[in-house]
Amino acid sequence: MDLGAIDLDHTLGCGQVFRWRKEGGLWTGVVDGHLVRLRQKGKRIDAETELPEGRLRSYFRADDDLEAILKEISRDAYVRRLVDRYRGLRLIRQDPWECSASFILATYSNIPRIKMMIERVCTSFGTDAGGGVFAFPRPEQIIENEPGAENCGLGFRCGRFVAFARQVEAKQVDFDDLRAAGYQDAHARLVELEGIGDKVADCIAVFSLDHLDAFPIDVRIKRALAERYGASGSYRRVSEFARRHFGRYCGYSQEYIYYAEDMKNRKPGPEQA
DNA sequence: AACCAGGTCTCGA
DNA sequence: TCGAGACCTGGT
Repeated sequence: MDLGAIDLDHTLGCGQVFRWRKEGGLWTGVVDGHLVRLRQKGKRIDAETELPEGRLRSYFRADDDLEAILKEISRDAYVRRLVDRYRGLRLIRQDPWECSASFILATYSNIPRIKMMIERVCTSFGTDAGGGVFAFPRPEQIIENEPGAENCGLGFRCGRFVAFARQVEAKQVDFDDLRAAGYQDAHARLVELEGIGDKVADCIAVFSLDHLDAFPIDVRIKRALAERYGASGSYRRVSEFARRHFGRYCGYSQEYIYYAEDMKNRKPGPEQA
């Protein structure tokens, strides 16, 4: 299958998604409830899944003109180097609900624990997708068995997580509207919700709502921008610098920078991905 | 044994 | 609008 220029290891391993696993060259994940197995074959991808091909292409943003986007964000030597090093890293178009709920859980924690919390949520509430993997639960699956959330080790995020599930289930959150809206508008409406602040709102915007001009700023990105560009201050201030400096696809630049910063802290292992 | 982690919330200036 | 503190819990 042709998903456009793509490097599966960079795309699925850069940190934008939490649930994909790689074993012996085979990537396994769940998209829209369907088990998906992928293998990189040079420029092409071997896919084994029931997921419609259209959605798989949409998931990997196969229609993005990656070269044009990378050219657009390559506005300084630093990003040019990262684009060159991690070429083939594509943003992913995640399911908005799963993306939102996941990043609500990802606040003030670390990657290993975030993955653990999400896996517990999936096995506690989700549907078996086969292959020993559970799908991320739908909101109603969480509401139906709400007390079960207490056993997922979510800590202070538990209330936020359940409350958000309830709001989505009650259709108090309309992801289609948020997608159709402009970035600023979508961001403003997202931060109104419990558990969603500036950073999580930007993650939702760029990873699931097509707002490629959103630029999530976590501690590492903040540090990197301060060191590389001397950009510091409030979230809003740094955020505006990023949009001004990297342009309308700054969301892509964020992911390359995040990945580079994350790689510094990774320990070498057999499945380096 | 502390310290820290893909932040958010609350409160005071 | 912005900065300071508190905060569940499991890694390191």
